[in-house]
This record gives sequence, C-alpha cells and structure tokens, in this order.
Amino acid sequence: MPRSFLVKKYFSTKKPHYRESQLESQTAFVPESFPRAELPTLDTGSALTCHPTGPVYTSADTPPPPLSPVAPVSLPLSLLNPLDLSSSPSSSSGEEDEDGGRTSDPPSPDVIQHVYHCPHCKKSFTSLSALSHHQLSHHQLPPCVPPQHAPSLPAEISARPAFHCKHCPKEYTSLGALKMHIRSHTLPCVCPTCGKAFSRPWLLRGHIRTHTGERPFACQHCNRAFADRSNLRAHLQTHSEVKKYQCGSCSRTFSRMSLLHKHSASGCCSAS
DNA sequence: CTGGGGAAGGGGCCC
DNA sequence: TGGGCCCCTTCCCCA
Repeated sequence: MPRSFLVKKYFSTKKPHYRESQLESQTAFVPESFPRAELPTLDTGSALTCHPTGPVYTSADTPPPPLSPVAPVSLPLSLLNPLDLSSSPSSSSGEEDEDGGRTSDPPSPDVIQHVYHCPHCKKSFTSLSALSHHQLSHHQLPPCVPPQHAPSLPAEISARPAFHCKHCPKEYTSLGALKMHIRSHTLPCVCPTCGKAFSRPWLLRGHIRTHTGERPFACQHCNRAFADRSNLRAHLQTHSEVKKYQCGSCSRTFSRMSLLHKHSASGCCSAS
C-alpha cells in the first residue's frame, strides 16, 4: 500500500522533498486527464531539492534513548496474524495485496533493541547488515566519517564504482539502485484523480485507495479497517495491553516508536 | 498534552 | 535488471 513513496506533491502542504519542476517526463500511468504539464522535461543541469542528509529527528540531535523491548508482548496469536497475512506468499498481484502479505509479524523486540546509525546521514537501522547495505550508498566516505566507523566497512565497498544521480548528490553502487532512485525524481505514475505522482505503479494503486476509500486491511478486534498494512500493524498495538516500545528510564510503554520519541523528547529520560 | 489514524519517505527482498 | 511488494519509520493532523 502506498507508502506513497516519493510522492510528488502537486497540492500537498507537507514538506516537499522534491520540487515539482525539473522532473523527467515519462509516460507510464499518465492519465489523459492529467497531461504532464507539470512534469517538464528534465534538465540535466538542474538540481532538484534533494536533501542528501538523513531524516531530521524531531527529538533534537541526540539519538533516541535505547529502546527497551517489552518482553513477551501478550498478544494472542490471532492478533499477531490478524489477517492471516502469512498464508499466501506471493499469490497476490497488485490489488489483492490485502491478503497477499508475506508476513504480518510485528517487529521482534530485538529488532528494536539495536539501533545502528549511519555516520554519514544519521539514518537509523535496526541491524548492522542493513546499515552496511545502506552505507554502500555512501561508499565514497566523506572526510567527516568518524574513524571508528570507516574501518568497519567492508573493504570492497571502497572499490565499488559510483553511480551518481544527475538530479541530486546521491550516489549508488549499482545501476539498478540508481535507476530506482531516479524514479523518485521522475515520478512517472500520476494519479488520475488528484494528479499526484509516484515513482512506482503499485504506490499509485495504493494512493488511489485514499480516493476510493478502499480499506482492505481489517482489524479482527474492532470494526476498523485500513488502507495501509503498516497502519493496521500500528493499530493492532492499540489492542495490546503491553506496548512494544518501552522507555528505558520509566518503563512506560508506547504503541509507536514515534510516541516513545515524543516521550523522550518531552524530558522524561532524555537528560537524566 | 497524549494517543491514534492517515499518509508519506525510503530501503530491502524476492521473483 | 526491473517490477512488485514488503517493512520500518516519520510527519501531520485530530480527538
């Protein structure tokens, strides 16, 4: 469902990650009712407003305090598999992903326990391998790389070729990764209803659900349904007596990491 | 102020 | 290699 990834916000008031202009014109999923007037031909010399740095954490610069996983969350099994999402692996195709999910398992507590931060962009990763993969995109380490991090990178990383995005400063170590990234600039999939543009067709399909009201992800414990599986997953936490995200200082638990971050930022345990 | 829902941003995995 | 889909995370808004 649409994480609606890389949406070109024609009308959005949210923070724009990319400017509307300078987008390469592509033809897929462009409805006739929305000529790509706002998707001018890309000028290779233009620079999109692409923030090379990582996400901005609202809880100041300091990373969130260690997240203590709440040990055995007392969720019934049915809650952990509310939609029996693990039943039919790749049987879905596009629209049927309401029941075609490969897994509905909530992130395991130990996933939450370890947070690895990229020294280059401050992004956080829940596993060292994920961080290592991510760091491939930074394979040309800037001088600011903390020395304790740089040596930890695989040796072959420094030898990999770099594929530079011509629209932003990002670099990738594979052409495929670069191409996928470039779609975030070109945004070839345009919503016929509102004109929002997406990088991938399935993102557009999910976005269309926001117009149609389709909510294929139903909660088994209440009448609510969601258009996004992740949102259902978050919702399921509200049915749990013990939340997954626990404050390391006061042991208070939260249903979402963002709430825990808010809690930490509010001063419970940040300075103490 | 807090908790929750909606939607979005990004990377990874599988086929 | 690319498409399709996943997960995690974050932000914004509202009750």
